[in-house]
Amino acid sequence: MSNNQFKRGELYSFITGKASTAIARRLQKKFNAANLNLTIEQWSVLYHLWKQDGISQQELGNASFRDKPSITRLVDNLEKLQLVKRVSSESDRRMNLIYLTKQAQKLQEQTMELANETLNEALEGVSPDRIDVCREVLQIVYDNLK
Amino acid sequence: MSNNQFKRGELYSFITGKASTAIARRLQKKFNAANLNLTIEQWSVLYHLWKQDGISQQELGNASFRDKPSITRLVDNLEKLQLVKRVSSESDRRMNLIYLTKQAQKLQEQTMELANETLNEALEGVSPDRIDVCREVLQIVYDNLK
DNA sequence: TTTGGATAGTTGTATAAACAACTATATGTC
DNA sequence: GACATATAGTTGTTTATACAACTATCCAAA
Repeated sequence: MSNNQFKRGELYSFITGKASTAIARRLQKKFNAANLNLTIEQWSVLYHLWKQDGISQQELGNASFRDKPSITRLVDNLEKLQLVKRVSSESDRRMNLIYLTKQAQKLQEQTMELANETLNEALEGVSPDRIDVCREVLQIVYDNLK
Repeated sequence: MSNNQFKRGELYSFITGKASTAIARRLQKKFNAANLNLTIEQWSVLYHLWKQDGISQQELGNASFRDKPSITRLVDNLEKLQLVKRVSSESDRRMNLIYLTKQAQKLQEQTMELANETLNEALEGVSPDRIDVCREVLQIVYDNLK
């Protein structure tokens, strides 16, 4: 593949992730407007816990593509907000299992609705098959680099 | 557009920008391996100055999709690294015009090469027409939300 | 059973982004 | 010219990420 394949503007957009940044900002604004007092990063941790509650910080890090210190601090802040609880694992005392509080369980429906709303706004005017191509390309990019 | 259009995994990937994050991390590692002592964010500012030198912080912010405080601090750090210089505009004393140093001019070729290399690795196995579709979709997303 | 390596998590430090509040300068209107 | 308003940039605070160094626990091999 030749280096001449990319024009400058494309290169910059790909690397800085203009589109995904714009999506995240729009969703954050919706959270703020709804007085949710929740960052997108915190939401992305809850997102994985909604799929599977009581997983370790390590597993949360793998799922959300973050290193251990990032998870430590995100869980710190989520605990302060009383959205999760650290529970030391009985089978392996090195591990903390992270559990959602009732308050966090209540957030799922509302925030997922806002996330879907944001994606609908983002992808307005794009045909489903073009969305599919884009999604597949981004998945390949991720697989190529991880 | 229905809310059922997005399965959960897709939704999360779109919003968190897994692919562009992976690209940025890979490029950062290349910078580190080359002992460049430069962050991707700093590079993205230089990127715009290589296109047009001597623009204001405000213009840099518009170009790189950042707010004024972010640019203030990025320019602070780039000045410390002796890669740019703030020059107060004579026609409007509110403005700082940002100029590349000779040292920063020298970085252009090497870093753009590494950026192209990164994109080639990222997009390996993706046909040019699928890359085009993806790029167009991301542009539409950005335009829809900005 | 001891020891050495692997794994889970925390802490320190630097860089960066978002938001609000602030200073300084410019500009248009009376 | 004086004043209101807009614009350019800075500073403070909180949250998040990257990387290195650290502690605690587990486990396997001698």
